[in-house]
Amino acid sequence: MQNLLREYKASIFHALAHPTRVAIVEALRDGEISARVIQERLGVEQANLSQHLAILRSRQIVANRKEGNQVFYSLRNKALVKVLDMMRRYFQAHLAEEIQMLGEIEAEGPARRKERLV
Amino acid sequence: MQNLLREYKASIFHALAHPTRVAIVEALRDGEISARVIQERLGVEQANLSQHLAILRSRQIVANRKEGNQVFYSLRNKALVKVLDMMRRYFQAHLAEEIQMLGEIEAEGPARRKERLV
DNA sequence: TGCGAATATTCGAAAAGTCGAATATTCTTA
DNA sequence: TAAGAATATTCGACTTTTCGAATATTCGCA
Repeated sequence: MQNLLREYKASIFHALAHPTRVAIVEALRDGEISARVIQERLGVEQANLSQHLAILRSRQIVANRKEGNQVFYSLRNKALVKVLDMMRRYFQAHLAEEIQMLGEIEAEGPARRKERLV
Repeated sequence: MQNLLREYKASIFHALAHPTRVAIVEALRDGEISARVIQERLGVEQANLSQHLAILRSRQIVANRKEGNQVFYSLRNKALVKVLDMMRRYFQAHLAEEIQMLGEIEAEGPARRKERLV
């Protein structure tokens, strides 16, 4: 049973383990938008976006609502947004570490640079 | 730069997108342990565990410390633990939903069962 | 020094993931 | 009903991941 849960967790992680799918989730953070808008915002092929959306759907990460000709997508659980926000901090910590290791710290200091970057 | 950040996030998710690696990170939750102990606890092949550890190492998720004959692994960044905690809440919410959908709720009620599982 | 334990790496085969092109489906509107 | 827009699915090529077997490395100790 522990294994089943781990497989479930891994499958969710797997669903998010692609830059395009991360971008989709981020695009949905402020509410539902249509597939068309997502596509324009991300600048990917229509078929490709649809494939990624299918993966997110199959993992129950997004919900979709048909309205006329278009399909609106939304996040099923907002906790994911917090996870992504948290990961940004995680990323920043790592960046800071790596910048330090590279000895690339100059007058400006690392804190402000980080803020500009991320 | 936005893309870089997304790729980074995806790469972290990717590193966790395997049941064995989820199990490894969970095993390290309470402090460092040796590769041998991880292997025994998970019951996987030695080579396979080493490969998964290499992936976690390459993503900077774990640190390793050599002591004599053995290698002790630990989580590198506590922020990741918070990320995982948040994900756990996500899993609980979803699991509850799915269990409900499966109609598997019996006398005990879902809340207590969830706690035991997750 | 040489053996055995703990861990890592390499290799090749099988499985899974990703992409764009082509095609299908579903809806709106003329 | 036909055309066109929005979205989904299928297909085949390509790349990546995963595994166990075999082998290498590193260390402690007799």
